[in-house]
Amino acid sequence: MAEGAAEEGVLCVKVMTDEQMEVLRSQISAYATICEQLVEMHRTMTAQQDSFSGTRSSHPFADPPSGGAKISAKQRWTPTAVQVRMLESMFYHGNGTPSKQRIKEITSELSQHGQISETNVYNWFQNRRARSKRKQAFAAPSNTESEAEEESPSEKKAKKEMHLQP
Amino acid sequence: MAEGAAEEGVLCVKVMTDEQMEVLRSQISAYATICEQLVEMHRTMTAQQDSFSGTRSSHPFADPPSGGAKISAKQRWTPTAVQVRMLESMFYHGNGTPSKQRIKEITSELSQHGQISETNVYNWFQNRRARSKRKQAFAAPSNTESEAEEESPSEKKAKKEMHLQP
DNA sequence: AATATATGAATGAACG
DNA sequence: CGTTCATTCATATATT
Repeated sequence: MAEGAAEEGVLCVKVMTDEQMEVLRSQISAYATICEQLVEMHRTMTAQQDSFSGTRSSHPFADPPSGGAKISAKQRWTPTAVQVRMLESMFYHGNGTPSKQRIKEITSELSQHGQISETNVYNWFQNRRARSKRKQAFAAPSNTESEAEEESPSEKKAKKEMHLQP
Repeated sequence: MAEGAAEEGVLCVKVMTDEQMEVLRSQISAYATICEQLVEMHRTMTAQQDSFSGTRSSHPFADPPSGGAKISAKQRWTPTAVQVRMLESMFYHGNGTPSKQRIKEITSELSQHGQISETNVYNWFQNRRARSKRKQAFAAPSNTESEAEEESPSEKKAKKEMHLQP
């Protein structure tokens, strides 16, 4: 059994300057934008032929067949990439908990990009908030509390891996 | 992008843990990979003459071993044998759900034997419990004398009904 | 190498 | 709201 992380003490903390941080952030943001544009382009080009129901990492985007009598075993709502991005954005600027009315609006808007219900939106925000907080608790138990920010303005999580077939 | 870098005075450095570094790296790596795949896919689709016979499994720009920054790194924590042993022991002790404080303690203790984070510990317990329950559910529907070596410190509720929502 | 299994991690939904 | 459960995904490891 070869175990990794045999180097203890050698690599511990890494220090980054604000500038370096900004560079990294910019890179991520740039990639995110590029990805989204590419996806949009792809969707436009493949208009109706690519009828593929994406599930999770296999195919993060692609609008689900609306009204389709899909009796698949998909028991759990899975947001599309676009939906996630919109939700993240709203969360970031969002003033705390979305009101009931706000949830309706969001749901309505996100319906344009896939099946979604108000409950889904509500749960999503609840989870997002809770996990954000928990992460904070884990990540920064002993830091200077001068940092009030919790999330990066740009994408937080990148859905990794994507399998495609031309 | 624009974030309030309040004081540009003496300390403009931010310290990141290895974990945070890894998250950033993963994000960039993931986006880079997605971009590559999207570009590749687009190229394949737009190129009308698809007279290629080679497998496209390997991308020409996967990652240069040298010179180019190998962004990928260890992506998954793997506990050492000692850590597993200790975790198992703690799990058996009936602490069904370690509190946040407890998790910190455990993490602190286990760091003596290898790299570990609080998130790792939290996930480990979550997974351990879920797995135990799953095993038992299948193994002992009508058998009271379960010989399972792993147990649930406290008997939990038997079964739950899942709700589907449209 | 290819496949199978084990398991760390992510997350939608439910519970108190 | 905070915590927990259940399911799924991705990868490390084992097996052939």
